[in-house]
Formats: sequence, structure tokens, C-alpha cells
Amino acid sequence: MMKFDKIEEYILNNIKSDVYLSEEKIESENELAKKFGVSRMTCRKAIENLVQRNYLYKIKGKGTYVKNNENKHIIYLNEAIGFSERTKRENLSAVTNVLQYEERFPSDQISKKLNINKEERIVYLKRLRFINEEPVVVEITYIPKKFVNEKRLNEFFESKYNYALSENYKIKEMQKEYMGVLPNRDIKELLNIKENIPVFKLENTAILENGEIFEYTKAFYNQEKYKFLEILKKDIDKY
Amino acid sequence: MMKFDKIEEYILNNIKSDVYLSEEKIESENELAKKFGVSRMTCRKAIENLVQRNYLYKIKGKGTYVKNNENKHIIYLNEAIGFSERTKRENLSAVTNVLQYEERFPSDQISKKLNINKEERIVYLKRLRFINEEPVVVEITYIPKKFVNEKRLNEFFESKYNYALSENYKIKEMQKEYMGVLPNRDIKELLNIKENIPVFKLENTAILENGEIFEYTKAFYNQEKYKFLEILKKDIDKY
DNA sequence: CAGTGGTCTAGACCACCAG
DNA sequence: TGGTGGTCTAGACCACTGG
Repeated sequence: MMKFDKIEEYILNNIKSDVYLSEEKIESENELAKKFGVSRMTCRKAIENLVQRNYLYKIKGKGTYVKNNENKHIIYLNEAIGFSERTKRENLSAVTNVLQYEERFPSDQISKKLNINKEERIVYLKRLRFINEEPVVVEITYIPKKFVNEKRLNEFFESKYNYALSENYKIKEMQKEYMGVLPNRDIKELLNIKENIPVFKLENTAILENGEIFEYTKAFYNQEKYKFLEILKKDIDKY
Repeated sequence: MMKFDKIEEYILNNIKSDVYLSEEKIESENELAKKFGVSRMTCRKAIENLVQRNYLYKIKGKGTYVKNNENKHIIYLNEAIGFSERTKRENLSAVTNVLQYEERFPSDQISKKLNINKEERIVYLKRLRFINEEPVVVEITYIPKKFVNEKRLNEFFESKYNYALSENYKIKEMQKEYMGVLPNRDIKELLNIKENIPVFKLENTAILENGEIFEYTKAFYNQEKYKFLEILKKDIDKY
């Protein structure tokens, strides 16, 4: 067992047995180093591991604190009608910020995902969505240009699915891929994540009734203050 | 911009511009240190960050390699009929290993999740599931004892949902919570994960037609060789 | 101002792997 | 055996927070 393992175990035990209380400051790195007779770098490794596992967080110049993971708001993912609708019922204020919107030709990867050839133009859309003034999700959408009515861009920006409905594009199938990933610097900055902690990533492919792919979206969810649920109401034998 | 940022950028550029090929060995930590005029620990930090973001992997005594994330097998999560069914159609061999099975009284947290009082007995079930001899998911299930027919434990172990069906427990609703997390040592060892990389975590609550909660399950999915998809076939306005 | 965490150094010893 | 990554050390300087 390594030295940093012992320090991790010590801190974890203190959290689980309420020696440290939620949101309380723990010993400084120097104090831990002295207490365990190790170097400061070894303490830092132990602390960093627990930060990444959501037990602790650090504030530069102040100290290391026990994280409180209770009382997270719930966001429901299963309403394709859009972010705004999801949040209204929770009495949360939702704001969508369009960071980037441009026409492009698709990369190899994207033309494959959208099942179109590389000469067909697409639209690249990058949005940052806030709930109660906090950044919650970065959504990066690739959509064939032919599906975008430029006279109704604002509606499209706010909710792709309301827009799709009103333009009479019928989506017959959604393919979702779920992942846990560590975000790159861009996503970290947008979501205002200071530490090196995982986010929940969802890749969405929407398929129309005629088999064409309406959109491909990558979404990065900030797990700091929200949790992400889906409710499936079905007879079990229809799954 | 920190020194380790520059080394990260250098490595990332080499990957993206195919200077490093997939599965190829990159410079050793000592070589990078010399090339950038920094200490070895600084190189290690840059490499560790890219390992955590799935660009690299390390083998002790050998070196650091570029990871290939193509060609992952697909596992479908939306068939509650069970792991075995999901994998058959992909021509993958599925094995379930029961690591632990015991009666318990629920903790505060679990009695809340199952909506039962703390005097009601539950069953704790910990399973490790393999596909093609590789560990893919750890499932930890909490289920009220009253729902477990001890004469049919083997069927129950293999597929809770086939079992539920055959015992006439009708599930009306599934509540799923999605997360990205860094696994603790136990999960890492079971899934044979060497590096400090995120897994995909799914928490499942199954609700019966009479409102009782049939089970609460935490599942940790190894993203190394598989990806996890769900297909929703619906009219968009029924979401 | 003293204390905190963030970065970085130039070493050290170890276990592991290959030839 | 020489090279690799894994752990650890005993320093250093910095930027930031609070009193």
C-alpha cells in the first residue's frame, strides 16, 4: 500500500465518520505532510485523487474542503421538447447562449455521423445553456444545412425539436450514447469547472421517418450542481 | 500557460496530425523532459492528463502509447430483458459472476431509495458481468427481500427482469440517473482498469404498478472496449 | 503579513520489461 | 543489463486569500 493510499484512506474515513463535516475545511497540505511524515507532493496526490472522486474541493489561497453532494437539482433528459420545457416545471430559469453558428463542410467523422457526402453543407452550432445563472451544459450540434430555415433561426437556436416539429420534420428514432469523460480546457472553462473532474457526455443522433439523419449532437453536462435523469414509462416486455 | 500545458499541446498535436500513429509508442518521460528542458515530474503531469482524457495509456516498464478508441463494441442499454439478451444479437459471449449475495437491513440512504422502513429486510447483490471474457460492468443491486423467491435464485441472478416478469411483478416505470465518475479501487480492480480514467455510472430505480420500488441498482460501465447506447423509438411529441 | 494551494525542480529508489 | 514508468523527497517560487 502506497503512502498516498494511506492518506486517502485517512481522509475518506474522516468524511464517512463525520470527523470532517460537509463544507468544512480539512488540514492543509503542510499539516498533513507533517502528520504523516511525508512530503507535500505525496499529500497533494492523495487530495487530488479525492477531488477527482468528488469528495473534496480546493480553493487557492484558502484550503481544501469537504464537498456536499446532496441537494442537487434534477434535470430530466427525456423530454426532447427542449431544455426550456424541462426546466419550467422545476421553477428554474433557463437561458441559452449561442456561442458559435456557422456553415461548414463536414469533416470525415461528421459526414459519417450524418450519413451525407462531404460536399453537402452543414451547420455547426455551439450553445451554452444556463440554469439559474449557472452554466450546465455545452451542446455542439451538427445538422445538414437543408434542414435549417434561416428565417426562423431564433426558434431553431432555442429548441431544435420544437423547430423540427413546426417545420414538419418527424423524428422516428433517437440514438443516444452515454459516457463519462474528463473535459478539455474549452469545456471546463465554459462550464466554469476549476478541478479536473469528470462530466457526463451524451451523444445524440436523431433520425427522421425517411431515414435521413436530422442532427448529431454532443452534450457535456456539468455534474457539480445538477443530476441528470430519464424516466421510462413502459410495459417491461416492450423494452 | 503552464509548462505542462505546452507538453500536452505538443502531444495532442502529434496525435491529431498523425505524427504519432495509433497504438504507437511516444517519447519516454525522460526524453520529453530533455526536449522541453523541464523536470520529469512536469512531463508526467502532462501525460497523466492525456491518459485521463483517453488519448494515451501507459505500460510500466515499457512506455507510453497512443490509444485507439475506434472499433469499440456496442452495448444497448434499453433492453431491460437483460444483459444476456443484449449481447446474443451481437454474437458476444456473456457471463455473469455473482460476487456477493446477502440479506441485510437497509442503510438510511437505501431505505430512502427503496421507500421502505429500516426494519424491512433487503437483499444485497453484487455482480460482475463479462463479455468475451472481459469485465464490462459491476452491478450493485438493492432489492426488498419480499420480492426474492429463494427457490429461483439462479434465474434471479442471471436476469432480474426475466425473473420479475415470470413472478408477475409488473414494472411500470424506470428511473435512470446518468453520471461520469472516477471509480474507487474496488471498481477499478473488478473492471481491470489500471489508469485513473472515468467510467460511466448508471443508477436505476424500477417502480411496480402498485407504486412499490422493485429494485435500486448502481452500475459501473467500463468504457475501455465498449460503448453504451440507447435507442428511443417514439413520436417526438410523445417524449 | 503569514498561510494556502499551484507549479516546478533535480534528484532518488523501486518494479517491471526487453534483449 | 539498461530503459521504462511509479513513487517519493526536500526543497523552491508564485498567486491568491484573509486578517
